[in-house]
Formats: sequence, C-alpha cells, structure tokens
Amino acid sequence: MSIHPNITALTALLAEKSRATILAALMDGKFHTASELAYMATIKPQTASFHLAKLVENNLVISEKNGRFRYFRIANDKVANTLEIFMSISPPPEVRSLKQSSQLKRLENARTCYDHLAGRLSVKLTNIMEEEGYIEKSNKRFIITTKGEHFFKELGIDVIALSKKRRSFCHACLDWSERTHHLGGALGNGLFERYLELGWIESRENSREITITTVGKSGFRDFFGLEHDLLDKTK
Amino acid sequence: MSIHPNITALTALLAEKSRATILAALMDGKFHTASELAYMATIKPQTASFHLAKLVENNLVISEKNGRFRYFRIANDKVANTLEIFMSISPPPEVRSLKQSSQLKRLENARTCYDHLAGRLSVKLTNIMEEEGYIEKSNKRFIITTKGEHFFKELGIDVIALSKKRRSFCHACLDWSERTHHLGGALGNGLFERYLELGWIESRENSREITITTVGKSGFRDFFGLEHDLLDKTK
DNA sequence: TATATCATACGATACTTATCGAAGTATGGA
DNA sequence: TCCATACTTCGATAAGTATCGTATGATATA
Repeated sequence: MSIHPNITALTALLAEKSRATILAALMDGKFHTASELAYMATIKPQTASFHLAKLVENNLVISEKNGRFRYFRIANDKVANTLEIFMSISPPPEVRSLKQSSQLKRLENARTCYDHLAGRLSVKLTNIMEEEGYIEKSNKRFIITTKGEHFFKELGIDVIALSKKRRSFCHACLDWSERTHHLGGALGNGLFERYLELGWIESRENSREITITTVGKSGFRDFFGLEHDLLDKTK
Repeated sequence: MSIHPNITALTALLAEKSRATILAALMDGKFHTASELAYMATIKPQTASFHLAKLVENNLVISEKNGRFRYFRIANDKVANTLEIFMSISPPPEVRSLKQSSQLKRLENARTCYDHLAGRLSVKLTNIMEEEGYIEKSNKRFIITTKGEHFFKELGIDVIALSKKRRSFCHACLDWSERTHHLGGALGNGLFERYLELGWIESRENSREITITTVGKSGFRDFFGLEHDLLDKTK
C-alpha cells in the first residue's frame, strides 16, 4: 500500500495541455476572462469553460462575475505556490531561439509569483532585509522588527493596514528558481504594489516577466543598497 | 504563451492510480520485481509491465535483469526528490484508523527518501552537524569541514571512498514534511547505511518507515547529543 | 426593443489509454 | 528434455474525456 495515493487528484488536473496552459497564464496573478484564456490555449470558448469549471470545482481557481464577463484567477497563494513548484520541477522547454533563451533568463531574474515578486531580485531583497534586521525568519514565516517598521514606513508602506488583511501577513515563500525563500503574503504583495507605484518595476502584458526600470535601479540601490550588477551575474 | 508547458509530461505519468502506487512503493529506495509491484497495485503482471515500460522510457525508473527476474528501482535521487515533493503537496489521506494515524506520525518522524534518511530525525541530525561545524551549507549543497572529517571517521565512514562515487556527494535535499533541508547524496546514503550497520535504525519490509532502536537512541545521543525526547514532541 | 457579445449547457464524436486474455520468450530447476 | 516461473508482446475491449457544433441564457449597447 502506498502512503499518499492522492497524488492523482492534483496531477490529473495538470496532466492536460489546455488546463496547464490556462493555469500557467493565470500565474501572473491577474484576472483573465474565459475567452482570453481560450485564445491563449488555442481552444474554443466552450472547451475553456469546461476546463475552468473543473478548476473551480477543485478549488484551484476562483471566478468573479462582472457584467457579462467572468473573470478567473488563481484561488489563493497556496495554490500559486504549489504551481510554482510544479513548474520548476518540470523540465524546462528546449531552447529553440536566442529570444526564448533570454526570456528565460529574465524570468529567472525577476517575475511575479501570484501577487508578489519572485526570482533572483526577490531573493536578494529578502536577504538584504533579513541582514539589515528589518525582518527575522521564525519557523516558516518572517516577522517585522521595530527597525523594519520604520523602513517600510519610509518606503511608503502602511504595515498596519496590511496586517489587517485576512491572509498570511509575512509568509516565507519558497522560490523555485533560486531554491530558497523569498517574502510572500500580504507584505510581499504590498511591496510589489509599491514598487510598481514608484515605477521601480514594470509588469508586462500577458507575461509574468518583470523589468527593472532605471528609476528602479537607483531606488533599489538607495533603499536596499542593492548593486544592480549583482543581478546580471549568474550566481 | 506559457513558460513551462512541459508540466504535462511529468504529471501525466503520475496522474494514474496504478503508476502512482508503483512509484510510491519504489520510494523505499529498494529494488522490486515486476510481479511484486503488480500485486501491490492490484493489477495483472501485464499491466504492471506496461506501466513500468512507460516509467523506464521516461527515465523515472531503471531496471536490472537478474536471472529470470527483473528488478526495478527509482532511477536516481533527483527523481526520488521530485516524487517526495509531489507526495508532500498532495493532500494526506483521510485518517480512518488509529493505526493509520500513528503510522503517519512515524513516517513524519523518520523515513527513507530514496537511499538516505528523511523526516524529523534526518533534519535534526543535519542541523546538529551544521551547528557543530561538521558541515557547512554553501549555495545548494553542504561541504565537509576538517572537523567534520574527524567526526565521520570516528563514526566509521570512509569519506574519501564516498567522494569518489559518481554522484552528488553532499547534496542538500529538501525535506517535505519538515519544509527545510536534510543531508542527501553519497554522504547521506553513507550515513544511512552506517546507521543500519550499527543497528541504530531498522528498516521495515515494504515500507519507508524507519524505527530507531534502543541502541540507536544511545548512539544518536552519544555521537550527536540528540535527546530522543525531542523527536517525540511535535514542533 | 433589437442586436451583438460573453459565457455556459448539452449532445455527438473521436481520441486516448488502462486493462486483461492469450500467446510468446527467457531462465532455472528437476 | 520437460516443465514451472517471470516477464513481455500483441490484440481486443471498455472506459474516460477533450473537443466542438449547436443552442440557450445573460448582459451591454445602439
């Protein structure tokens, strides 16, 4: 007898090309309409609807109705995290073009994980925050120090408002390209939104790719002491 | 377009009950015959053969012929590690009996991960070795210190012989019940074999479960300073 | 009110694949 | 040499399911 025979329940959902494509598309953390997802997976809307119903039924995806549109999104950060794991485990696609290769590199450098930053940039920033004593790792989460409270306030983040949100506040999220932790949860999301607001990073349409702007380079250097050269070098 | 659409290749193999059962059975790191696996998955030998061929074809499993028997085993520690992840992600089975519940607890306490120790015991030992300065974590692996070389020699482990094996020597293996790292690779395997040899632990037939003997309790206390009480308490 | 758009429901179809019986191959022992 | 055992190959079958055409319901716009 096996120990965890339930593997099939989850994997069966991912073992289908169309569903996998839909989920991968949703991994940018944004809402998408059914037609949009159908187009991305190159299937008819009925088929997408069929798959989305299954994903909703199994609590991987939630939907929100708005007028005649229905918007779909990954259900929660736990699901997003699990999908990140699956993606990192699965063999990377054969690199056919130079374009694809550099796209992969950029993804490893900085990408979204559901609703916060992931990749090399995210891990670096998290490490710096830990070294500087803004946050401390405790068990499987981070806690904010008083020094950290000042830092986040200066950055323009309302820590108190964030902590009131009904979700894990300061979650240590496993980063799968870097094989270590980065900051997730409400604070991770708050930081991500703030970077966008400040124009430090830019999120591209229909992609999880994140680009660091010139303003961002200065910002991350001034606030975090992050030398941007570090990011370009692999390991 | 998705980034890693190859998820399907792996998940499709795991999405099938019989194959999942076979793989789970093989996760004890030992060789098993085709008939044995067929029996465990409650399918006919032909069907098992069919599945095993697929698993071999996709490099998840390797086979070795010995007389009229054919022995199957997980291909390598990377595959084993990946399967560990899948198992930890998938929802645990509903606990129906007291027996099953205590079995689960014992598995979380100490089990095999392919060919080395995993679970609470393994993580504790790894932490101690790191704190005592026998090993140091560097990037995604461990390195042995000179102090550590003495320690392992005293334990009766030939570090030099192990380092000559053509496999990752001192791999930091992610532990999925504990959500942190434990020691894998050739050294992890060497330690595991040595514990068995010393009679500190016992491996049960057809199970990944590991039990710590009375001799083992003293051994782990004397050599590692591990108080066995620590293991019984959850977190 | 009429019409176009978005999404879902239903039914038919075609494709995939897990399963097993029957037959075939390889090996070891009597 | 003969037979039992272990495993694989082949072919047939049955079950599951992804897909799409058609139709229906809901909503926005004109």
